[in-house]
Amino acid sequence: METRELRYFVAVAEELHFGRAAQRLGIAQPPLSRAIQQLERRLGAALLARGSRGVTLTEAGSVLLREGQAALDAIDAAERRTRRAALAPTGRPGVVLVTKAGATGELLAKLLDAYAAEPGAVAVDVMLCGIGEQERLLRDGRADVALLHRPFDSTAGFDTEELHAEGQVVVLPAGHPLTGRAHVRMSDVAALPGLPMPRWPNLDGTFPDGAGPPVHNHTQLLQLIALGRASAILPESVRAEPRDGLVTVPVADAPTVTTVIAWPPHSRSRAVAALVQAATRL
Amino acid sequence: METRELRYFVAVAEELHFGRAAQRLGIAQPPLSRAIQQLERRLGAALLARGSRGVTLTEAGSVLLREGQAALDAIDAAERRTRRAALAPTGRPGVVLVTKAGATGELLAKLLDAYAAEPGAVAVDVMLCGIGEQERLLRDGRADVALLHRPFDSTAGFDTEELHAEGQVVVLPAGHPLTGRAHVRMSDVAALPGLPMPRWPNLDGTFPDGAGPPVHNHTQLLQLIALGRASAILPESVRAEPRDGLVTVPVADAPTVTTVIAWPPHSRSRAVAALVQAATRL
DNA sequence: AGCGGCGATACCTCCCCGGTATCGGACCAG
DNA sequence: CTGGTCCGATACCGGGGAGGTATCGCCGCT
Repeated sequence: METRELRYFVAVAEELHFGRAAQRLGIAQPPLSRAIQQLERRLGAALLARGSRGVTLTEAGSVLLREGQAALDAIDAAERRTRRAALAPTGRPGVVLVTKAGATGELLAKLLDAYAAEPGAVAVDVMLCGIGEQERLLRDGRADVALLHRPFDSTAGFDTEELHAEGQVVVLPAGHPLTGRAHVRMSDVAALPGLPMPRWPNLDGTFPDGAGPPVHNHTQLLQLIALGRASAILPESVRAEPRDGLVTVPVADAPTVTTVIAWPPHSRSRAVAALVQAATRL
Repeated sequence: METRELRYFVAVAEELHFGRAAQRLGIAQPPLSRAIQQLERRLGAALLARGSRGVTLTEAGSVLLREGQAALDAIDAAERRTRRAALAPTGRPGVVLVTKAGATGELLAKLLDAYAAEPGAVAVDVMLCGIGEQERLLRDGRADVALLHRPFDSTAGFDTEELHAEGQVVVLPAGHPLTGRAHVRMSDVAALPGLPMPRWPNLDGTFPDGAGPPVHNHTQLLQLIALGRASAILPESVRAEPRDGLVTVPVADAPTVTTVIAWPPHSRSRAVAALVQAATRL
């Protein structure tokens, strides 16, 4: 199976429409139709059911969509990492580390310092990205190693090492009645009147339904809370950056947030290994 | 990057010889040389250093070899799993479960029974394979789920669920001086005079250096021990099949062997999920 | 110098990929 | 029922690229 065929199939399977898929791929529709037919013939499997009401996936088609996306990510990763390895002038390519913007400030700084102090350390590019993007970046080779936060991020398919565990706190506007309590429970803060939990965007940029205000990043969120328009449950490390107008109260029974360092399991990069080792020694 | 180019490169990188690689690929040497050059041009990276003393990998080449092998496995997996999904007459494809021959008899039987009793259970093909092959079968799609034994098998890159933990015993010929001891330590059995540990074949069929007799499977090993030619440290479940001429003694400080069920992290197969659930309920 | 091993180059052929034009069936409006 | 529209399939053509054979160029060895 050729990469080209796989890309074509995935495009059609995602669009469920030959014309739009062809447009997205930058080719005409007839060669796309032919390529898919040929793929189906070679696999001996019907992948798409062409009905009068458009195209649907068969059982085999769903399997190929899922597995094919993973395979295409692996190929992209191979290409990207090779390119990066090649353009390193020293012969020792740098490492791309990705983490959520604003989430891991202090830990990240300590990690970078500790690693930089090691003999043979190479350049570390730090990439900050939105929520849920890290896994994709690690999978398709745009990053080599990531700081993830369980249970929010899925670590499926990566090797990981735990770095730090912390409880969660509820962040409230100053003066809220719950202020001053030593701790609260999830049930106390699940639905505070007038202070809904914010909604974060999905990966495709849309927002889930709900009452809370849509937010894109930490700063927006904290500002909304200070204005008395929202509340949020966040890892207790938010206390490291105190802010006027905000109060935090520990939530006793909120799930523990674990910061882990994650990397692709087949990675044999010396730099990634050294970075992980430095991280575990923190 | 096309699958064909990647396969060509991996062949050359493994053989470190254009002529042999071409032979293995079933093509002539010149088109292979050209394909590799073209790949290097497109990636903008020197992958191979052509010296007068043959071919060696550059830094970028090693990266592409490793990442490329993973990507090719992912593509093979996509193809195999799609084929299997298609040829299922019911529209509900069967599952291929792989485990080491002879290692997990009773647990496997219970698992298959428990799963078969569930509503909506599909056919489970059981594949038995040699040591260390399971990971590859799971990775390239010839199997969908595996029973692995930590710490012998690596579970890197798979989702896992622990099923069973057990200690290890040393297996000795009947009448050996250590027989009758309630337990022994690793240092007691590390090098028993006249009873060397056996050597298992590597993945390529060669044997590591050492004193012990080469063995290919459990039966051979137990027979050699009964003959007084070897000893071995094995999970305590070997006691489930008692055998004349053999005695087992627990090894107090041997690493615990954990049986886990493992599957590819992106699997969304209902059947695999149900199988895992049945396994955790055992 | 001669030879052998090995990768690169030159040149040819044919297949396959992509393009345009067109067809054929399903659904819809009237 | 008929014309129109939407959409995937088919027909046909041209060019690029994949693979083959023959040969070269370089290096190391005897």
